[in-house]
Order: sequence, then C-alpha cells, then structure tokens
Amino acid sequence: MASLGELERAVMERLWAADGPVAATALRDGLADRGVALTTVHTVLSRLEQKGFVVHDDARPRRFSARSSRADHAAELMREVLGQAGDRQAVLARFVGSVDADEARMLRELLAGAPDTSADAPAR
Amino acid sequence: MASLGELERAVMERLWAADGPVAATALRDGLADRGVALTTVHTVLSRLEQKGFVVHDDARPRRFSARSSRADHAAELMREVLGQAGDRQAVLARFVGSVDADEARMLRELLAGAPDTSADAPAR
DNA sequence: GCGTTCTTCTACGTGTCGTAGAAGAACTCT
DNA sequence: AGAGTTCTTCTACGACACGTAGAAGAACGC
Repeated sequence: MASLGELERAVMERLWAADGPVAATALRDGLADRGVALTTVHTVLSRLEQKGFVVHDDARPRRFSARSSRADHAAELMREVLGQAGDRQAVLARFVGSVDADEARMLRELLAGAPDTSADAPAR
Repeated sequence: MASLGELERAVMERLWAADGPVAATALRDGLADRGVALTTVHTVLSRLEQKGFVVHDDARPRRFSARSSRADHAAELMREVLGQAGDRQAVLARFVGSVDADEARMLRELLAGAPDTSADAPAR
C-alpha cells in the first residue's frame, strides 16, 4: 500500500472535501497557509495520479478529483490492515474492544441492516 | 504513525510469531533467505526500538520482543485510520459493506459479547 | 498577436530504510 | 587469566520517497 506524505495528504483532504473537480490554482489557494508554489501542487498532483489516488479531466485549466471518497479510502485501508494481519478474529476482537459506545452502536446497526452475504457493495 | 519498511516488517513478523524473546542471531537465521548480516538485524532492531515497537532485556545475548501483539498492532492501526477519517459512520458503513460473511459473523458475536460502555480497554 | 496563465520537465535537499564494516565489550573455555 | 569467539554499538553510504520549485514550452483570453 502506498502511503501518503504530508503535503500529499493535505491535497487529498482538499479534494475529498470539495464536491467536484478542483483546479490546481484553487488547491494552491486552499493550501495558502503552507505557501506552496503552484508547480509544487502540480508535482504532488502528478504523483498522486501515478499512485492512482487522483484523476484529472482534459478541460483546459485541468481539474483534479479524488478517485475514491475519503470514506472509501479509509475503509479500504482498514480492510488492508485486517487482511494482512493473519488472525482476523483476534484483530477484530481487539478492534471491537477498543471502539467507543457510539461506534459500537453504528456497527451493530450496520451489521443488522446489511444481511449476510453482502453482495451489495455499492458500485463505488 | 510510523509505518514500517520491508525488513522492519519482516523482523516484526518473526517477533510476533515467536512465543518469547528472540536473540538477534535467531532473527538473522530466520531471515536467512534474505542473507542479511547480523549487524543489519541489529540496526533494524534499534530503529524498531526507537519507534517503540520492540524492547530488549538486558540478558547478555540480548533478547528482543515485540511490544504489542500483532493483533493489537493491527487493531490499533485500524483505530487510527478510523479516527483520522472524519466521518466515522461513513467509514464504518463502507467497511462493514466490504467484509465477508465470516468477518460479519465474527463482528456480530464480538459486539454481542461486549456490552456497550466498554470501559474495559486493557491497561496496555 | 501578445501578455497571462497553465502544464510539463527537471532538479535538489532532506529523511527514512536497507545494508554493513570497524572497533570495542563481554563471554566461554581451557 | 588468556585467547578466541561472539555480541553490541558506532558510523556510514546508497537508494528512494517526498517537499520544494525554477525554466521552458503550450494554450488561452482579448
């Protein structure tokens, strides 16, 4: 799994927060606190594209968007961790043991709502 | 969160698999396929200690052991991902939507077993 | 057409990680 | 105790990822 650097994560955060494609200039402005140059933003965007996290359209001022939602990304990471961890049951036990009451409730509801076979993974 | 390199992960894997402290030489032998030198193993162990993943006793041929179990580590990673991800509900929904029937069953059982407030997070 | 803006190429500094030699410390065995 | 063996620590280097951005060329607006 490719993990993200500091700036890369910040950029993804902006893309996830946006409700549509975003131009590089807008991203630079959003990252004004960091004072990064536009070219820096472009470099990062290229790298994110190579890693498969970002795509851009071919409109003239290019617009970039995240390939998957923040939630999808996070869920995928969780899956990955679980998958690579040998004893899934043990991991899930520790995980469930550490969630707070709120999260436990959410999990119960989600598990109740989604019948077993779960052939319903939304198209994504 | 400090993530692990290739060799670092391999070493952790051995430590997790072992049922007790392990000497550096044993680790090197376990990693024979890689043909790493003993000093390399030591360097990696030092770095892992700095990162808080490993501790060693003061017996003379030093013995190293993982600070937390593989399952604990994985569960902690899952927590971390969930925590940093803004909308926990959305993430959990995606996650639950992606687990297989087996995992769903485990989760249900674990959630049924552990009462709500979960004021039982082990000292650690 | 001409200035402005965007895109792409190339590059460098820093930090992390794999890799290990050298030198010193400690142990074992006789 | 002495000598050889083994372990530990220090130091270092190359590769690669990432933050950073300048320069040069491409496309656009007017």
